[in-house]
Amino acid sequence: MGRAPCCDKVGLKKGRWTSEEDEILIKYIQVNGEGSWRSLPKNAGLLRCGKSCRLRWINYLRSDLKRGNISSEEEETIIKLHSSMGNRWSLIASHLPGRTDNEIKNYWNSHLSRKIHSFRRSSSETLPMVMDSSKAEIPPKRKGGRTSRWAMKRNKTYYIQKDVPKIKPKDSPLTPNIEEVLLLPTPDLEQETFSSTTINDSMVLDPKSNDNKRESPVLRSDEAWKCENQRLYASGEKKTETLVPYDHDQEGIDGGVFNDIVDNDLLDPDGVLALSEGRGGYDIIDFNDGNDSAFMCADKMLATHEDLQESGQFSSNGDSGEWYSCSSITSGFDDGIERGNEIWDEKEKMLSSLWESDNWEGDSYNLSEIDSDTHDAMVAWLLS
DNA sequence: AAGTATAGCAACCGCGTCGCC
DNA sequence: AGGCGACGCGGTTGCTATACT
Repeated sequence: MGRAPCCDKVGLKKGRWTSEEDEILIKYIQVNGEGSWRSLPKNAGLLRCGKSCRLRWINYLRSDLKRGNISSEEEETIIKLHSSMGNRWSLIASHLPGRTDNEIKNYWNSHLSRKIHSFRRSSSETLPMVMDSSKAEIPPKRKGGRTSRWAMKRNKTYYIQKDVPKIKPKDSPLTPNIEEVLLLPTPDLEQETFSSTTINDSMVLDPKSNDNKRESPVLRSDEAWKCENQRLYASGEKKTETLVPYDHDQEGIDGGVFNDIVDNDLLDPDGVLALSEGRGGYDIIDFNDGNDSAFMCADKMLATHEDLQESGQFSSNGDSGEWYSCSSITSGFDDGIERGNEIWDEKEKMLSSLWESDNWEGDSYNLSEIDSDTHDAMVAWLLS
């Protein structure tokens, strides 16, 4: 049985709002207030669906809306928040006074995603870590060949394929298995935002690269890392991470991953979540976009399918040279998706509370007694 | 100048969630 | 508990201005 339409659409007007309609809606809401959207059009004498009225009011007519271009500060905020929240437009909008979710969504789709896409394509050889998004090169307008909405259509390339067999925990994370693929939606396209804040500390640097001396280290294939799982941080510090198979009997997430993180000092000052032996809980997935695939371990990309040499939190699409971040994707086994969602939700909750007030009295997270260093590290991690 | 492709924005649509009964 | 309505969110579409040939 299908869901009943939100309103009787017979005889209702669609499309652009006229100034007269706007005026009617504004006057009605000024007198009666917001809400009761279903009955509003009838009461106000508008031949519109309630949803349409609500949308028009929220996105266009509200007096507290900020007009004009998105500022560079706002853009940076959007990038930052999007890197941690994904397409939670309303959540992102709540941090940008006067901006609506629709506006931010449109801005992302029309401006930022292309900037990042362009940046990615031009970075197939080396990937500068710090990017001033406001200076990102906007690709020249293409000539001929209508392929519009490419940015949005790209989303259709990815999908969750829940029914395929999952990679078993005992399988080598570096063993490609084309038949066992978990395709994901496109947070990858979004999470790689290249704001200095969001990327700096969690990227894997190329230990062999002289660029480590710069503020803009590069990502590169590294055989050594593959063997040792060694990370080199911006500070110059090296850490070896021992990745252990996920133990399904160890429900670390349900037990409160954040309390674990805080309790066990798993975050370094840079906000990098250190995995250590005995910390069960990483899932392996084969991340595949049709041309290339990569293997992830928890929130870390282990290796691409093509040559198994790419490592760190980013994986390159071999064909296009595009780089995908998968830092917040955790999925794979029987309960991998759910676990990933839990992480995501938890992360979001924490980030929101942090962002709002820096108030660390979140009892469920056992955060009330953490020191400022841990606080900063958590912020860095949540934004990574 | 005219035709066509593209970008950007406004609006629509379907679905999930929440609260009430 | 579950059915239903209302609301909110995110994805998608359609329209229009602009760029380009």
